[in-house]
Amino acid sequence: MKVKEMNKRKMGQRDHLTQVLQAAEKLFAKRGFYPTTIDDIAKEAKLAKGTIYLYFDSKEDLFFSAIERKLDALLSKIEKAVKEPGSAWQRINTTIGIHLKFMEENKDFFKIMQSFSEQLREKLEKELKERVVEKQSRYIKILTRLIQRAINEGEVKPLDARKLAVILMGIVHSLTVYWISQKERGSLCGDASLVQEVFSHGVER
Amino acid sequence: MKVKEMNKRKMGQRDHLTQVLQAAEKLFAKRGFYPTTIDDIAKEAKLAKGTIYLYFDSKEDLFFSAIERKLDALLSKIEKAVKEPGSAWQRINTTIGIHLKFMEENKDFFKIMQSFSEQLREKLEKELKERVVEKQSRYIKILTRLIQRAINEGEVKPLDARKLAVILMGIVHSLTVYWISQKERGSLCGDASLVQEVFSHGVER
DNA sequence: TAATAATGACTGAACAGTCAGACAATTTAT
DNA sequence: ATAAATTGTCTGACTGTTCAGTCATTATTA
Repeated sequence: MKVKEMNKRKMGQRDHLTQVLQAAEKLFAKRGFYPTTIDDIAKEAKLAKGTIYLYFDSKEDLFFSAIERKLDALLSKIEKAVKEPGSAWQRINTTIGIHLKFMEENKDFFKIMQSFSEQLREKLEKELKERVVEKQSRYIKILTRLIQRAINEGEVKPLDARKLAVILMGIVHSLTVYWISQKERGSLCGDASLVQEVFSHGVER
Repeated sequence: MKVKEMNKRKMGQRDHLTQVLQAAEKLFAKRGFYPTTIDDIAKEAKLAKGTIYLYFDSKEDLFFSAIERKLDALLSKIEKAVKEPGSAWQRINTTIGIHLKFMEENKDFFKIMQSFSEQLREKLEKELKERVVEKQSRYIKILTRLIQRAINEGEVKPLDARKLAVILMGIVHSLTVYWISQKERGSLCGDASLVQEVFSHGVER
């Protein structure tokens, strides 16, 4: 729908929706799912609690929607980059770079994702969880496919492509955690070359 | 104190303490901190709720105590192994092996540790958190020192030792998560050689 | 003025933590 | 050896609070 066609009402609604999602992202990132209350989010979004329930069915729904919004953004960046020409190996490196940059720009999102794995266990509604899990695994699949291709092209040793994808994600993830624990000192993107060096050639002399 | 010297009372107390800690470990691992209730834990431990409060000040105290108990066990294994003779590089590999074996044998503990990072944010009592954080960082420090020595001995490229330790932990961690997500199919210990291969020589042909 | 959007006081359920009393082990007195 | 007193342990009903979700009322705008 074009913006011009929208009347004030619909504009207002869209604003409120983003206000809520942004407030949710911020607070869920800071405190995690359970200690964050809907009242907190309403206050942060400068809306009444009831209004939030016009847009979301439940606290869970809001939580997963906030995650989904950002995960979509990351995925579309990655999927676009993967379509660009280049060797499988080059594209793997591009993906790492995009990932680190995204995390640097969206550390709140990253913190939520961490707390998401906590929520994965039980108790929360299945359908909502699966929406997010599906998207997470799409990411790992893209990476696995790239690595498999790199193996086929002889650029990478013939190891288990999926496990290599998991390892690569693990490296990127742990450096992000470290960067956040250091209060975001220095540049996370700057570590892209370290990741590439270690992942491709290892640490041994 | 020798067992013979203990009267029935003290024996009973010791049993109850372990019952509670084991029940806590199991349930916190399954559901995470917030959705697990003290009533659940009491039921699992076959004790009344009040009894738990004889041994622990609060739910948080119990949570952190359960973590600490296992973290101590892991740390002492690692610290003992590091004292053995051998090159820095050999000892790094030993550490990885011990770590993976421990995780395979204590997946509940691992799940709690994951949820611990979630609890790290805020709201929980500082003093309790710090007990655990201190022990976690002792582990990273051991690894960093080993890697630094390997660098000095010319076995490893002169990169940032701490970041390499973080990367190594990240690899081990991510493979553990993957193994658990695969419902513990296959052997996690078996991946030790993969970790060594990738970390020391990289994936490139 | 009719329709839609927003509000926030209210409700009911869940749950951490308490405490007065029950019970069992141990010690002391007879 | 036995009973009585003391000590230490356990119990679970109860309390106060927190909070997700509701809904009757009010505000906005087409």
